[in-house]
Amino acid sequence: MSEYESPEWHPAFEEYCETIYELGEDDLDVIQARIAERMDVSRPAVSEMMKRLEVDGLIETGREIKLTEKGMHLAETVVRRHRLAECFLTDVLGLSWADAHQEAGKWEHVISPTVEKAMVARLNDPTTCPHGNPIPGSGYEAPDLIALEAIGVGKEFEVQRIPEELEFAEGMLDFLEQSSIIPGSRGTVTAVSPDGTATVTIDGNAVGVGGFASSRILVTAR
Amino acid sequence: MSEYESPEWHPAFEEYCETIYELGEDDLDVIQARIAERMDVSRPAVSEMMKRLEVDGLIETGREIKLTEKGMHLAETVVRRHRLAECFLTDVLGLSWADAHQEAGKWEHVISPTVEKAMVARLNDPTTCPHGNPIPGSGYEAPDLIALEAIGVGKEFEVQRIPEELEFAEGMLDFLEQSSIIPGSRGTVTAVSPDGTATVTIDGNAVGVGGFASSRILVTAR
DNA sequence: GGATCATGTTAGGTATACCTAATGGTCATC
DNA sequence: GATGACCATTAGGTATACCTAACATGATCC
Repeated sequence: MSEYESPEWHPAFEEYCETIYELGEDDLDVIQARIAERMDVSRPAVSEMMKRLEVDGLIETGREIKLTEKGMHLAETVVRRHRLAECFLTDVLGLSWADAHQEAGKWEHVISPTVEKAMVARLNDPTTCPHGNPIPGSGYEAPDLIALEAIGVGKEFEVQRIPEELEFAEGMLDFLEQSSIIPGSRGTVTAVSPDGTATVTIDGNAVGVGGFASSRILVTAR
Repeated sequence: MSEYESPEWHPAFEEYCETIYELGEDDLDVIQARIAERMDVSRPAVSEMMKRLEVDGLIETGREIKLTEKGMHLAETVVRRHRLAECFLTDVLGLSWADAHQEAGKWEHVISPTVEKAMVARLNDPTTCPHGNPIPGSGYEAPDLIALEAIGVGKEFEVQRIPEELEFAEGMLDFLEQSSIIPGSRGTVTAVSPDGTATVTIDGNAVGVGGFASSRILVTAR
């Protein structure tokens, strides 16, 4: 978290490094095809961009794409600002989860070190975003987490983290927020179907969570 | 202040309309040369851009450049967001005047209607930015203002407004803030030299304000 | 009335960040 | 060992928003 950020990387570079970082977080293959999918650009665009990122010393290419120290620093900065912005937008300005995520995608590129510091102070040094994803540089150590899918029928759990991958599924954040499947909520798994769909009871309401989500939502057993 | 902003104008269009609006506010000729100076771009760049703005129905060109209704709406939206952001950054995040101005130049392009509304509520419907410039759409009616230069030796005054033009002078905002020449401050003019330099006493301190600034800072007599 | 200045425009060029269509590679699998 | 799936790259092209150099125009001044 050095103070002086001399070459201010343009938004495109920031977006690519952020995506590479988050694909790693989500345990997906960090390859061009995955980047193209998540950023919704063509593969040639990614191919070209990877060359430029490598020339600028932000990544190393090989079987997988790896952030260099420089690239990691940029990625962490952007991800930190994104998640700080999410906290700020929900806590200080009262935005919904889904709105906050969308706005933060723009804010992450305009938050200066000065503003970042002021936000951290104002928010009392938060360690995770509202969806439970760690804020890089906050010193947060995640506890051992397991997928909701794997917790077992009849077990009680506490929601801990909605990984970034789910934030890209249309309408997912709204659904989860409205179903109270948010970090800190406690519930019980009442059924798990063969395709991974889990039925959970939270706040007295039963909700079905599809396999895609239930294999990714991270919880702790209670 | 319509709700739905369908074609989201890119930052460049927003910047140009904002500049045209503010040149008008500052009573300067709204011509390409002035725009080029204030935006620090070449005149051909402005010439080309004026064509595109006209094609898109944002301006009308003639002896002077005029914003169409559509262009005025865009300009007011951007200026409003800029000044709201300045309020927000100083009041909620504690930034300095000068820092707030600079950051707001980036924020103005990423503030959505939702966030704008939340900021207005949070700030209690402000009518001017920290430098005293009216926030478009807030319904603020400025009182009769005169230039500091013209107030007359020995007269008491209250600072009302630091026009946008002065915010472009390097170091000016820092100087004014440190000298307590900020809206709401009261002082006395102790001397005015032939070149317009005014010596004013505020908070017991005497400060010289050059002609460029003293002819632009707006005050009310007391 | 010619020089000068301010202003706007043309012409030609650049960097960024995309696109589609087509081509090359690698791998698993039958 | 051919087929297809998946992945990356090349080639060629576009829009945006700039740039410099050179030129055209109109007003002002002596």
